[in-house]
Amino acid sequence: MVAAANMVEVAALVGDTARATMLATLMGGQALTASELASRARITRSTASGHLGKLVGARLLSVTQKRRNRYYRIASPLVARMLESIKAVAAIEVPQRHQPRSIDDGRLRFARTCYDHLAGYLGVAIADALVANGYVVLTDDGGEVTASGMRFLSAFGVVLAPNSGSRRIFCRPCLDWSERRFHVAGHVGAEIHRCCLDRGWLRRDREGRIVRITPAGQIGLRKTFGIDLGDGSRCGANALW
Amino acid sequence: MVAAANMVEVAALVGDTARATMLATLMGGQALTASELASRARITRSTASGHLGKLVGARLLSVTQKRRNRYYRIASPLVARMLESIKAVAAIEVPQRHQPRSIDDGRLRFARTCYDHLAGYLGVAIADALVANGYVVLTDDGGEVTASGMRFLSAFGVVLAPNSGSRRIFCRPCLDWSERRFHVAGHVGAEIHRCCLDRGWLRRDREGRIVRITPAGQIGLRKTFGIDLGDGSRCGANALW
DNA sequence: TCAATGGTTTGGCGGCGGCCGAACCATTGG
DNA sequence: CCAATGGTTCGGCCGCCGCCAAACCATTGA
Repeated sequence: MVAAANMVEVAALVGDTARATMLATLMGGQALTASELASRARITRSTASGHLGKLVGARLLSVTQKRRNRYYRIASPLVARMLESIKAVAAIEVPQRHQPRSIDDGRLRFARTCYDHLAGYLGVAIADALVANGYVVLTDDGGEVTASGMRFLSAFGVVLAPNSGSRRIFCRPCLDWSERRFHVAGHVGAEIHRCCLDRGWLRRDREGRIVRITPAGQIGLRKTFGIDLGDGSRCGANALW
Repeated sequence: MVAAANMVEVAALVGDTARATMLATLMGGQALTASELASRARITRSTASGHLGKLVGARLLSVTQKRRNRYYRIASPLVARMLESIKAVAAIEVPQRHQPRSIDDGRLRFARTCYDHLAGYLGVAIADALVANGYVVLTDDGGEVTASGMRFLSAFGVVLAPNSGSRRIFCRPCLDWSERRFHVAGHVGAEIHRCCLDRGWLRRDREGRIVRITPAGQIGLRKTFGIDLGDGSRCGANALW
């Protein structure tokens, strides 16, 4: 009762299967309706309504009404980062233990969105390529874009430092729960994701976090980053499940 | 059931008042015995034992036996960062709502440890000073030590880049829950904390996260960082509670 | 105006899990 | 050897909270 006050509330909110499923789904970055979230969590709409009410009340989610529907989304990057970090811890805990591994799980491990940036095998591959070429430097505690990285990213279409002119740091490592290695988050991560979508390299699955790579994307990713995704043997996540 | 698996477990573990209190206490960075943690959480030893067993089982805590006692500590920096991020989210949620504000709460807001670095009014003040002097740059997504910052920190006694030679990024912003602004975490944050202790500028309260500033610290902090803590009016946190 | 759809509220059921006390085990010190 | 201390295990109690169905409200479209 001394220091931890409402921190308990927040964690307890996430510590329920139905609510966590909704939150994880919304980590795709898009807004979904209450009914959609209910079906994802496999609960009735009434139950979902209660959960969503709590999540909004605690400011973990925000709502926008549009015509008949209420669209829920992650309330802020801060919440997204909290969920990332919980997931990162959860992925260590007891390596082997009833891994579900559905069909979607394989796709999820291969390429997904993580709120506003790319994750999974693809996300890590891009990060690796950027590091290997000396465009960015990543460690446990932070990330940095090098001078040559600035040129490279600008050429790619990334809009650098949109808000504050002098601040040059916007590249953050994010521990990928499926690959157990870093991918690029922060402003740079979000921009790379955006550029890939703009170029038609990636396409989102209808709802959820899964991302598909288009034929143009196969070529573009190889030419730009030197990532060869066509070869199934290289992407263990895809081949295994 | 699709994406969120054991993430639920981890969050649920934190989402209990007794366990969260223990975790928050251990965020002081030191190891404590089961009995000590039980009394902090105001529960019996038997209850605490059950909780601690779960936390260790989930790898949130680790134990070391020393003579008669079992010492528990936060298992990894990853766990510490998770707790930080949960706390950061919790501090936003519903600004006004039964704030406890005990006597200790005031000291906690003034100066405390956050796993391995300094937080509270003091932590933010140090971060502000470093930024104002152009020694470090902090944004939402990352931090960087400038060239002049390297010289300054080295002179102060900070050991830079202890492990990997070429990696230069080890400075991370951490959102202070009490001040709602950034303080310095990561390797640099931990080193600054260490140096302050080594110089006798700070002294820890017996157990818990509270840090006291010694007379030498008052002087040193003013001379080195230009932080004037003697003036009560400047440190709202201290004066108020 | 009426039917259909999206969402919330209410009431009641059921189970998980936290809590304690008491007994038990292990280590230490006399 | 025994007493004291730190910690765990066990059994039982209690309450919180998640779940659903059904009723209700609101918006939209015909």
